[in-house]
Amino acid sequence: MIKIRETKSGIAVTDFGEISLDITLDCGQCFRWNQNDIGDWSGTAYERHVRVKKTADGLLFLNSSVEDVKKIWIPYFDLDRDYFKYLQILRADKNVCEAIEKYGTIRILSQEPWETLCSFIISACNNIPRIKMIIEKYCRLLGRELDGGVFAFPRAADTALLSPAGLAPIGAGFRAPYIISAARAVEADGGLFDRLKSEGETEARRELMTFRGVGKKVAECTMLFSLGFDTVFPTDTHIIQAAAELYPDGYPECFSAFPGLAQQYVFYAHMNKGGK
DNA sequence: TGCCAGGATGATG
DNA sequence: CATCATCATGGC
Repeated sequence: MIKIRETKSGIAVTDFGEISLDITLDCGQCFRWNQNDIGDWSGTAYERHVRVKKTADGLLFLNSSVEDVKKIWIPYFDLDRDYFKYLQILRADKNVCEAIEKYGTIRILSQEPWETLCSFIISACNNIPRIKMIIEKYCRLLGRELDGGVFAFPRAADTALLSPAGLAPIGAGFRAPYIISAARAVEADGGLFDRLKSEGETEARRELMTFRGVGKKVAECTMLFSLGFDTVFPTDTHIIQAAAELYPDGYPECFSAFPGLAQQYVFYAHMNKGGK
């Protein structure tokens, strides 16, 4: 059972299992986290800015309120789920087992659906540093200011009012009209994401792919990282290539316990074996 | 200048 | 349904 303890400098969370912040926040599932020079992480989600670190004895430390830890950060970091159980199952595969040992526990984050959809639209044919830069500019242009100089992810409703020219300063290029049309669709259908969550994987994927600029990969990343679809194995080119080399005859059976988590380790397992 | 980046799209077999 | 050319931006 997760425990929360209030200290004078923040909140300490214990008994949640494990998490490696370094790999969880840097594996490409999120774009609004940065590490400082002593290795602590700070990031923004759900209109909250927070600093997070692991203590030497494995506690998760957040400078936040008890309420936010309960309502936002425990669900966000997926701390309620028994990763020990899933990782035990995934360890049946040798490659993944080695990756777990080397890189630690990845948590599949539970992010805001609009932010996730929009971020992965921006990610199309792009590289991670620039994706992060575009998103940062977007937040500064249109997001609500939280602390000094820290901005929340812009709301779909505010984005829907813009023209592609109005979005030009963020440098999203040909993706700008996709962002705006997606924002308008999300704004026009307030129940969209809740409905997608209740649908089956195939139908949710199909519906997301009706948006311009949203293909299979963007749809699946949105589903896995914000809509609770643990079963998707996003068709990320790097992961697919890694999988083709490590598993030419198909994925191991154990992956089916948590495909969305397994696919992240496939990437690192490939890298661990000298892959690009 | 040329090439690439954690795709999308539409047209073909 | 698998493949393939084409699209299109900014950074290096």
